[in-house]
Amino acid sequence: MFHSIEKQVSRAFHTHIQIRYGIDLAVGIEQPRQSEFGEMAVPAAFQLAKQLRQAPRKIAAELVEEIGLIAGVAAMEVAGNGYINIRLDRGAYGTALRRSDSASVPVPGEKIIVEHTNINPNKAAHIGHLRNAALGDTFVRMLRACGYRVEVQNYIDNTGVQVADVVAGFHYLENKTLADVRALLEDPAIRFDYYCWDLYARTSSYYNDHPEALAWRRETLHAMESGEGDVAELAHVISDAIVKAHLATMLRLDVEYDVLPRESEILHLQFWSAAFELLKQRKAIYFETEGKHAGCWVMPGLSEEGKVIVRSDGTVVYTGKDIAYQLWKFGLLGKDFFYRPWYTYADGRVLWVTTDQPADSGQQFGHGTRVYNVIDTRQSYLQDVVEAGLRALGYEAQADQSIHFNYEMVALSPRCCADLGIPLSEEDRKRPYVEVSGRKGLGVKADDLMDSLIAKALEEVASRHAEAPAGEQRRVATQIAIGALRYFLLKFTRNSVIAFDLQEALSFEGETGPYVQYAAVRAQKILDKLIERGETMPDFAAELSSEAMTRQLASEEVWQMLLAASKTGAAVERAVAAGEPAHVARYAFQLAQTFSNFYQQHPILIEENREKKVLLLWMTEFFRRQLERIASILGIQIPIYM
RNA sequence: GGGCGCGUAGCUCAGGUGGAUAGAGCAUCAGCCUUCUAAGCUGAGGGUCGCUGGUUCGAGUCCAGCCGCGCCUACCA
Repeated sequence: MFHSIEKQVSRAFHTHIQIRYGIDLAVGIEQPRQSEFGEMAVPAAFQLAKQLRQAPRKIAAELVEEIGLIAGVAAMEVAGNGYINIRLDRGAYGTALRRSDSASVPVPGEKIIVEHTNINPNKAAHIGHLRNAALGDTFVRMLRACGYRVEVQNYIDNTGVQVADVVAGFHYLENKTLADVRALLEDPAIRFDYYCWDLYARTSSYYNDHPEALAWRRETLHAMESGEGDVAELAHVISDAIVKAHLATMLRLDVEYDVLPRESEILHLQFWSAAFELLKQRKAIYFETEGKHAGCWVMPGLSEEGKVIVRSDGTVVYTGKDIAYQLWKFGLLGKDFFYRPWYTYADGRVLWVTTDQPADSGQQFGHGTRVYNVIDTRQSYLQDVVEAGLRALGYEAQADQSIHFNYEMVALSPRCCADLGIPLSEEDRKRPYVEVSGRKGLGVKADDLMDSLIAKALEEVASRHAEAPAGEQRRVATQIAIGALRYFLLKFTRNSVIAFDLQEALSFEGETGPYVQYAAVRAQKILDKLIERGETMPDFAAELSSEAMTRQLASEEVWQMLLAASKTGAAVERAVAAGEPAHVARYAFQLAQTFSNFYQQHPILIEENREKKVLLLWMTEFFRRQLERIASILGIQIPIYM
């Protein structure tokens, strides 16, 4: 709502300035610092001052005089030394809000692919992975809220070194057979992903002490690549089981996917050979005959020596496979996967996985017009290589639409390490944070963290609602815990390193998910109480005429609250443009703050002035809707009570 | 050495394309539960926006140079 008026005002100024002065000016709309200045401020006069060689104030006066009235605007005035402040027609604004369902405008023709999560399927997920998934999933929700068609891919690297190391751990270190591992999977007393977490750390440490054991890795990788024999089968059994565990972990956070493209199919369906042919044909890579890269296929440009894409032994590096995958996402590879169903979500939506067995699934994935890869910032160089690859192949447009949605790592605060009993060196204790390491088994497992959060929330819920059924308490506690976790992971901007602190993450006060949920719960409670008291919801259309709106919204304080609540759409659109889920989180918090304030200052049910009561009830309902909407974009549910 | 990022209140962080008096949470202190849930609300204190220079009507924001910190810079992924 607010956004569309902003656009109208901007357009009106732009058109007038073009006609009057012949200048094509991008007219920005600002939010005045102080609300007394109105709802919008236009600094256009400052920008024109230089070109016109006139005082900003004089130009501003001219503009105000000549533009005249804009729909929805009550007044424009010159302020300071050249600002144009705009006041909205409050009655008209309120009435428009009451009528509109603020439906988003669908953006047709564009299909956006978002790839996120991408956890190596060799051990349980940790908090770093949760940041990736929370960012990716929230961005998907933001895009969908703006009307975009989005496909969510979770890439499974089931043939990589990390899986090989766990396979080697079972095979060589523990002397376990395929049957042994299958039995382990059946054992209800064992959490397989946790077991692998420890085994991976043990195997890595064994490599450290016995470098000759690295031969295990080579042999395992070789066996996996051939796709034949027990070791290859073992790798599949392990990675499939871990993928299942990861999906279950992510489902706790309400994170869902459309398709799981797997590296094994990229291999078996010869995606790389197709990409390799393309790269050679178009001379995007060359065969090096001398120097330290002799015998390799190299992509020039990025670093001084170029980047090796194919090793001298003929095997392709990870980046090469990534180029093939990126080409496929844009529908440029000329090859496709086959698909089979992997899982059905509660709402009936099917999650597909790639397969190399020809099957007519009727599914079509990929063919995006824009691709977001949610990958941590340490892999920027690799992502640059992928983009450079597209460019070298002549796919400039697709390279421009390949977006590395990067984010900083999640590390552990020294205090958190102490809480978890992780020993630290003298040096580490002085650092602001300590990096997590899967190899060392250092980190916080995602499910453990969620369990602690739920337990803590449950204590709180039980003490407040002792009479409620246990199952219900647990559901509410879970919603609160997940809300807290998602908000915590989203409130930092992407390029900020999160120094994870257990005590801070477990907090339910202040700028947190539960604060947002609490506001929505209170709003709902007012509406429930109204019915309990035997009253009925007023017919807002009948009781809130435009005149009534104007009268009631004359109250500066009430008006400001309504205004703040009406900016949800604008906030989400801005956040999408900035690629920053943290902006949505911040807006949600501010919205909740505004409502808490409103709640405190206006006892609604006992309000005696009927017109005012109706307005307050309508606003409560509006706030509730907006809070629920913004929370759902953050992937946060609203409990029935708190 | 090169590339990317960061440096804002005691701590953790926000600060649309440069704009009006630099914000929030936590922590600290002082208030508010016989009134729709106190996971809440009100108020107070707390700042040389790393340093220096430049661009201009105007710089936390843009440019340059320093200082400090982090990540990347593999024929690992």
